[in-house]
Amino acid sequence: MTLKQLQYIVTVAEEGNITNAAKKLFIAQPSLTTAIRELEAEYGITVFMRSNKGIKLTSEGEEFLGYARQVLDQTKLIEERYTGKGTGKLKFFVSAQHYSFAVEAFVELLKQSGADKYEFHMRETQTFNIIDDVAHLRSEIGILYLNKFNEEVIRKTLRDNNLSFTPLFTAKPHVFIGKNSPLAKKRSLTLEDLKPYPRLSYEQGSHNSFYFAEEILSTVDCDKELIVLDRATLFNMLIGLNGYTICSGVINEELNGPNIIAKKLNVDDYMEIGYILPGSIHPSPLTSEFIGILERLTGRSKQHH
Amino acid sequence: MTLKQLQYIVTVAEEGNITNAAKKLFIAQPSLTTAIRELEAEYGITVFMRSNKGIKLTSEGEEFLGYARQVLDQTKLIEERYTGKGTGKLKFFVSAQHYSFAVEAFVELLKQSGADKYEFHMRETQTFNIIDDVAHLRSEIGILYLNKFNEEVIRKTLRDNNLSFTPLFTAKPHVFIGKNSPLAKKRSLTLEDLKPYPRLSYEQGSHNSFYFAEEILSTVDCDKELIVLDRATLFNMLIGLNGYTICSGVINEELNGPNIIAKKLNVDDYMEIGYILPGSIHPSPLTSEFIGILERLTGRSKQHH
DNA sequence: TTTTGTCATAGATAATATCTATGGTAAGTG
DNA sequence: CACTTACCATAGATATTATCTATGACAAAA
Repeated sequence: MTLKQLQYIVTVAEEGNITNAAKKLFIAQPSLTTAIRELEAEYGITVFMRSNKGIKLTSEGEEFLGYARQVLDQTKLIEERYTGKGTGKLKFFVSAQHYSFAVEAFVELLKQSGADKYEFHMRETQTFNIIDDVAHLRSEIGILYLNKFNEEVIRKTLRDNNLSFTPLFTAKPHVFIGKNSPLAKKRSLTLEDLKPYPRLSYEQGSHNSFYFAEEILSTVDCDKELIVLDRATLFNMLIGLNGYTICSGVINEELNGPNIIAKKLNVDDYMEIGYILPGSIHPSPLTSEFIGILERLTGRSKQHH
Repeated sequence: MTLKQLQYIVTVAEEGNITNAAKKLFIAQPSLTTAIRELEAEYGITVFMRSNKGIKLTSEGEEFLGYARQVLDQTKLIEERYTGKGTGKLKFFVSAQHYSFAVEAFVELLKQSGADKYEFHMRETQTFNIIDDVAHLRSEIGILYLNKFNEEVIRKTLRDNNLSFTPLFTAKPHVFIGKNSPLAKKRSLTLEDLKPYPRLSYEQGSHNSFYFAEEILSTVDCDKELIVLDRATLFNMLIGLNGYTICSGVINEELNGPNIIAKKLNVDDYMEIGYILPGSIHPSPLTSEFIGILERLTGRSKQHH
């Protein structure tokens, strides 16, 4: 098995035709034919049914393609990482839960980098994908929280995937509400206070939907549930529907606007927010810079409480 | 970049020495030297510091190795899948939450296969790893549940990873308790009934610890928490400590023994238990057989309720 | 029947991987 | 201080592999 063979097979499958695939790969058709035959012989499988009308993927071939694509996806990462440099395109990938401070840090990093050609990814996604992205090196860093409930589970998963966790700060749970919500008058809130209002959470399983909210707010406590994908939508609903959402309370006015406010929630819990890195890999300069910004921003945020 | 180069680099890093690595790889030392130099030249990186004393991994090299290992891990899957056949060793991998019916099906599949050389893996693990295993083809099938809370999140994750979900059956939540527990006298239980007793859950984030228990039993409801890794331990504690655990109620006497009993839990929730498969891959004969057994077993279990 | 479009095969050729032999260098050894 | 040993690097020869061109076989369309 060689990478070329895998690439050839995938291209042929995409084109559905050896002749065209050969053109696309800039090789002669017989070369492609033999390359594929050799791979098939090596594993004793038949990936394609050939006829003078063209080729057709077998079910065996379909399965093999699944494996082949997995390998090629990983090689693409190497190519992008080490030849992306060559094109002068600066690349950076973060996977994080929905924290405004993370977005802020991301934006600041981008400004600081001063690059004119770049490709930056801010992946606000669920815990599962954050860990998966960092474990498989699709992101160089991930941001998530631990609390007393998810800690054991998450730490074990991180160990299994050879990832390190570094705490940034500890936050007490806060409730985000609209400025004009009836709850805005109170100084701090209890779960009981929240009961009549709709609870907002991210479908993608951010902090509150994956662990946090489910811990603190049981089904018994919450009759009205709204699940969204987008932070802007979430904020709209906070305001328009007098909803609430439970977060770390790390709020930033410039980013969230003046219509959203945070209130302390009176429950016995905490969130330890930090970042995860692949254990075996030294952080890139850009990643180190990003960590620096995170530390600075969250150090500042801490003073808000 | 070729797979050979990646393999060479990894072997050299393991040996810490080009000469020995060459012996291990059954090639001459200069071949190895040039192979590595060419890869380094291709990406403009220095993986090893050379000296007449030996070699030393650079930090750049350490990073590269992370990527290289990811690729090779994937290729190993292909080798194992398609040359394992050659050794006549039958292989099968399941990732599942802690369900006795899944273990039962696994055991029956093994018996039915009648193979004298085999390698079967029953991975009872957390939701994260189940999805990850199947998505990256480390397992051919996964077993997990959906309920109204995790459904959106899980379905999105499955979509993202091109996995299909097929329901097996729907179960109402049950409580597992020891035969001699004070709760054993009641016909059915409420959350209130459970309050004084220790709640048991799996650390590895099976159904109850990842989604289920956290939904149904909030922190408010549970003062005593025991988290374990092993089903046998969990059952011991159910009996010894009058603990309880919330499950699908799919219990099997032969497997769990006569000391554990299931009671209906009076809450408005359900669990839809099913299996996940990679979208692009046709199930192997063994997988199809396993699905058949699952369907038969869970069809039978359903009649218990 | 002819043309066209498909994949397969054969033999030549170019590219490349690997080999053997040798060189350079530094550390250990009598 | 020579001498040996244990490294990795380089050069040139050789074996292997990849790819090419040319051609064949086959079936569907014109």
